[in-house]
Amino acid sequence: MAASGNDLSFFLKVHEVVKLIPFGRVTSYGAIASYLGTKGSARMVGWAMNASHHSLDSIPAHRVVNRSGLLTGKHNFGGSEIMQQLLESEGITVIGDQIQDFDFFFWDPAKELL
DNA sequence: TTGCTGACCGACG
DNA sequence: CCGTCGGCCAGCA
Repeated sequence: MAASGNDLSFFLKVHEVVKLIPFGRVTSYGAIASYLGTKGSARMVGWAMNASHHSLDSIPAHRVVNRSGLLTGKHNFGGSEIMQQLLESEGITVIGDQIQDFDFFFWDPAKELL
């Protein structure tokens, strides 16, 4: 109890992890879900991203993509190519909504955060 | 209160 | 290789 103080709701947990994503890195919904211990509920991670707009904090949702490195949520980001431009702004190459060298830019919370 | 939808993932044929 | 289906949980009409 209280040791880690993770009484946060699923949404907040996702927000915390996403905010921990370093600059120029990306992760996947399933990776976050697995890190939270709710593997299989990757949908909820994406749903939490939708709620990120409701959050007062700035959630770098553009660093979260699907397992294929595809910008599935770009339309929900509030624009058409905003998400892609943000990723390219961080040094990530995106072609056709697909991140190049996704394996190189991939950031796994379960491994990086231990 | 019930039911549908959703920024996904993995398995099966 | 590609198409299809089920599962997961939470918000909303």
